[in-house]
Amino acid sequence: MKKINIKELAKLVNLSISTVSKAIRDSHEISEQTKNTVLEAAEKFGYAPNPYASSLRKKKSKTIAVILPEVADNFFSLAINGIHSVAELKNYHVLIYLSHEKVELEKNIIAHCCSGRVDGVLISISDETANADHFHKLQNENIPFVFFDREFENFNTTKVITNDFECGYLSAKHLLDRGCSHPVFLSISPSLPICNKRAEGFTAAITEAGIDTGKQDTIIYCTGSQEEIFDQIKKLLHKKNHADGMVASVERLAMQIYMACVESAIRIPEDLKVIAFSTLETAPILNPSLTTITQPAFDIGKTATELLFTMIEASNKTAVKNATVVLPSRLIERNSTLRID
Amino acid sequence: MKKINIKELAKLVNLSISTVSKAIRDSHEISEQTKNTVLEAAEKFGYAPNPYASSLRKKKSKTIAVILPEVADNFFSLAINGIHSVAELKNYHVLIYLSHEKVELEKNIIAHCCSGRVDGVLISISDETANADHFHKLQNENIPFVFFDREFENFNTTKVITNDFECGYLSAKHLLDRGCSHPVFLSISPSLPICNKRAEGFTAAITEAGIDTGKQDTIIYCTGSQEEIFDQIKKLLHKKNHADGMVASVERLAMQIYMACVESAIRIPEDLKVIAFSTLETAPILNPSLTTITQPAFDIGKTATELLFTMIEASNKTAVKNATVVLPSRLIERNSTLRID
DNA sequence: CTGAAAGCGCTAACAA
DNA sequence: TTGTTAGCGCTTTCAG
Repeated sequence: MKKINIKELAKLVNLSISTVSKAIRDSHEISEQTKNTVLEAAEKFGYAPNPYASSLRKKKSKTIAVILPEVADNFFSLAINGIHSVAELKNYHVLIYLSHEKVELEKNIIAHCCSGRVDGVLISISDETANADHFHKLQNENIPFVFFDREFENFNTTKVITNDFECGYLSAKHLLDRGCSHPVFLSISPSLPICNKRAEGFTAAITEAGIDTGKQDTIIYCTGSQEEIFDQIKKLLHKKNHADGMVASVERLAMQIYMACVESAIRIPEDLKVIAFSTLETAPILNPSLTTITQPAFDIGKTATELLFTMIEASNKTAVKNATVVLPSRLIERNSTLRID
Repeated sequence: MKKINIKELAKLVNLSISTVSKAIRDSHEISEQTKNTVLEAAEKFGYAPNPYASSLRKKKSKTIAVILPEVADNFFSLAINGIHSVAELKNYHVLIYLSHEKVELEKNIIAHCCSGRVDGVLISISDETANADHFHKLQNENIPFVFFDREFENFNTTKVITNDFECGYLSAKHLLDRGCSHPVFLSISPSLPICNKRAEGFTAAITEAGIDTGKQDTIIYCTGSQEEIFDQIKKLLHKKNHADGMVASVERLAMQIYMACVESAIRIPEDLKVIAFSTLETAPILNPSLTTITQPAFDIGKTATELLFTMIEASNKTAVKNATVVLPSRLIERNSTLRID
């Protein structure tokens, strides 16, 4: 079946091109009867409007872009579901881009988004991202966008985040409360605002508890490949007087901590208590079950997309800008932070 | 910065539209000097070709579609990474669609793909998909597509799958070998070929071992929501003479089995041995660590995409069709199937 | 090496 | 209610 276009379909039903066009899009200008004729013929001959011709003409792509640092993290899988849940409702298409935590790629992707390919973009920034030039470009092109989860701080736009400082604070409090005297915070980047806020909250609680954060390293940066991180954590665990509590600022650190503990014969929670920022479904069935600070990943994706659409649909784009929505995470206590008396 | 088009750029550099067009695309017809002039001006004025105008003209979208049943399963996250790894190389864009395991949605999505929106599609079918009409439509439109992981059987096209029968066989053998006398296979759909092949392999091994598969249920279909599946498994475990070995045909069943065992105070591997088709990274740190049959998810995505591109790039699309690539999975033994003596 | 012009398939004024 | 027509922004013959 050869692809048929509107012109040919018009000829087949003996109507003008514009009548067919309107009929296809169920315009009120067209009589029910002609609509039926057209729709039937369309069905019969397998006609479907060419989306790109239509996009070109209408200057609307019915497509949004989602830029993610990675997709292995369970958080982003859940967020994608949230995003799709509203995109489907709006009959929008979703382009997924991966920055692989590299600014250069991120810039590249955003350049693509500036060319009119998409009506809006959802972005969670890479951990390298240190300046906002490319975000300004998006803004200049008047393309609506919203940060979700990982925002670029001090940038005036819509964002959907979680209560990171508070959760950082809570994580430290929780560890202290369960008997830790030397808790540390494992970050993945000194420039990633989301990690920094969590770290700041952590430090605040530690300081409040009278622990001298100057004397000992409390914020530790784990960078590189999974293997390098694994080695780094193992080294930490082999130090004399090593930490007795760890906060994993992102999911993948938690797994490395568990692995490193197995290999170093360190018992959780007896020798080390662990708490992780994570949406891992398997947290309850880990050995031991993992205490998590669980972000509302699906809802973050969903809310961000809803906001994006209000911006896309608004005649005055700036009117709805600069909303910051904070969806709270929950601390779910499990055995990895069990108090040992 | 207002969006500038090729016409305006041409005016700005005092060249014709066609010259600019060729310069932008680095045509050999254009002198180095003019190219520089044009490229500089493009950079300066922030010109980027409108992708949809270009698609319309060239009848190429530089976009592929990926249709997934869901994205929560870790397998598909990894596969997406594999897909992106080659799409990025080719400078292609990736549209992700979710069928949510519903044929109706799947058909809908494929209808979209037929309209010329994409140059090719990768698809892993929903567990409801029972006929191939919509795939024929794709074929008629001459849109290259390849099945990955979950194929539609007896459909003549390119597919990248894993050795499901063999692994099903292996899973049963392994359980029997570790001392199970009543192993069962948990499927999610009686119509999903991938599950059926695994189940067939399982049954083959069981029969071979002289266990009468007629007497007791060995293939059990778990359908519905996570909660419903959880309840169903719990019921299974409460039966008199319940199974002493379970194969989870997909990842999410494994989690429900673990949860159900916790709630029912059934010990793994003492009372029940568990093996799962899964790419779960946390398998080694579960309680107990989970024996898995691990699919090469990234490579399946990667290979499927590579094949798709050979089809897209081939002048004679049919020439490269009908390749079936089988990438083997590995059984990784862990404590959930530990032999108890 | 550069330019003029036709047209990809569709939508939206405007006319009838 | 239907039809005519002028583009959307780009690529690509074909002429110069």
